[in-house]
Amino acid sequence: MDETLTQGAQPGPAPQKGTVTQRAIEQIKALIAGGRLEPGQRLPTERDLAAQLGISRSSMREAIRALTVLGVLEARHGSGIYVTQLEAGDLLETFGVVADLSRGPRLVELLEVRRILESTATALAAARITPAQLAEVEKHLAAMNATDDPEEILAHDLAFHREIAAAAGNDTMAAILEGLSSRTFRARVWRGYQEEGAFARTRREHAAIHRALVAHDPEAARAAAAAHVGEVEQWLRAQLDR
Amino acid sequence: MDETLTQGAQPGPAPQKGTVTQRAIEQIKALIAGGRLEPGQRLPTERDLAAQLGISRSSMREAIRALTVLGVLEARHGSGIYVTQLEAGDLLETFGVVADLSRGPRLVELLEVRRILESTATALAAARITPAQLAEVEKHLAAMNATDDPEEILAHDLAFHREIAAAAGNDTMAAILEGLSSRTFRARVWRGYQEEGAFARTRREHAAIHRALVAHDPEAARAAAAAHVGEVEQWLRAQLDR
DNA sequence: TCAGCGGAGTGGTCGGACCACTATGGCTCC
DNA sequence: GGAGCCATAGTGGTCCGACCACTCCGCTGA
Repeated sequence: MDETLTQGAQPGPAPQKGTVTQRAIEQIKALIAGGRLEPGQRLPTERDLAAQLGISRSSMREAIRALTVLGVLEARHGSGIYVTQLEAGDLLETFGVVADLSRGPRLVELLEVRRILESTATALAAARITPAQLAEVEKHLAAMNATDDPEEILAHDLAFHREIAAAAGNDTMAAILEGLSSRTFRARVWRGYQEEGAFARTRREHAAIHRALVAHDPEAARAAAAAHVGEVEQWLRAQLDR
Repeated sequence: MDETLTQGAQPGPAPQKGTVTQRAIEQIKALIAGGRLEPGQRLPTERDLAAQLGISRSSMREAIRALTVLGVLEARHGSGIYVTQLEAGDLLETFGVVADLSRGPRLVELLEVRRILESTATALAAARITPAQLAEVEKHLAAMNATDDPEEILAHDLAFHREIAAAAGNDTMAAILEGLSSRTFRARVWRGYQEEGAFARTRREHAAIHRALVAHDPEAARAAAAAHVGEVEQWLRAQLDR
């Protein structure tokens, strides 16, 4: 593997725009976008990459670390650096950070986005869900209703909606919803919401969503999901007004 | 500013989970999520932070760089490191990376997500848009129809939809749509689409969206926007089938 | 034949040095 | 006395070299 990834680049002085690390990030991204680096492929070593781009290993490591947290690259200790599969889950994992660091009015906005996507995903799921997928949904629905432990309820609640999103058949949408429902995000909002005795209402809403799925009724599913998220949204709005 | 941010942390041996850099990232994120670091606030120097967490400056720099590309921190050369305002635009800038690195079927999924959000945003805009905002939209619409330069058309096309998204009143949604419409993403898809003489159709669709905005008719706006994005979506689907 | 064991190669961490830039304060000059 | 310049301390940016921890693979010996 002597092939240099940067062959053909202008040999003149570097463009001098931004930091060298930022430049390295852009160059690696360009290599992937341009198809010279395929998903799953192994990159040259940090030392070689740094030499090829004419920067120090330290700067190259910062670039690699940045692309790692973005879900573009994956570093395996002792083995090498690899391009991820670039699937929705890999790249949208950082979406959870947004949810975790948002507060106040932005939480309402996030819930509004979730309401829109979740209702559509649930409608799609109603049309496409298979018996096996439906059984999985029902498993979490039953488990949710069989316990009083808030932690367990939250876990099955998450899984309930995750299965539905998966049944919608759009991995990208499912990955975004996963981020919008990240554990810490929901734990923060759910805690206060459920403390006000919303368990019964939540169960009713989940049951309504389930009925719509069984009936393969997209419009009913859309309405039920929108109402479900909307309830939390309105509660949070009221909290912020105080 | 002698106050240490890490006071109160367990003094025992480090948790030993993951790399030290990853740990540093989580700790800084926790400081922000916990409210000990406010938006806009300045952090201690890299050297001090590294000393407080007991790691080297190199590792701390990687952590800071990672949080910088995520839009959580901002480093100003010669001045210091600051927490961003943590607004939707800051945190969702990375969404463009997803769009730029996605190919094949995932592009269709992204367009589907955009169709859902864009149609809702346009509907909201129809209900809420102000005369001033409407004038801005019309400016880009006129500019788009007054030129034949594809680059200029694309720029005003982006601005057209950006203004509408802004008028919807949900910054988070607007930021996501901005990522889904990032310049390189649209340039890749638009190029082929417009080459097939879709200019006339695009103009008709934009006109329909504009009419709905003027009439403050959310449902018409939703339908027009969904059809607009849907056209591209269907074209891309057909391309992939070949 | 294969289990065990090395060594080479790789990412992970560290410490130090120096450069580039910013901000602050005092100083000069008007 | 005030405005503008400028030296300087402090900060992030970059580079280097060393060593550690881990993985992988080929060699060795039973």
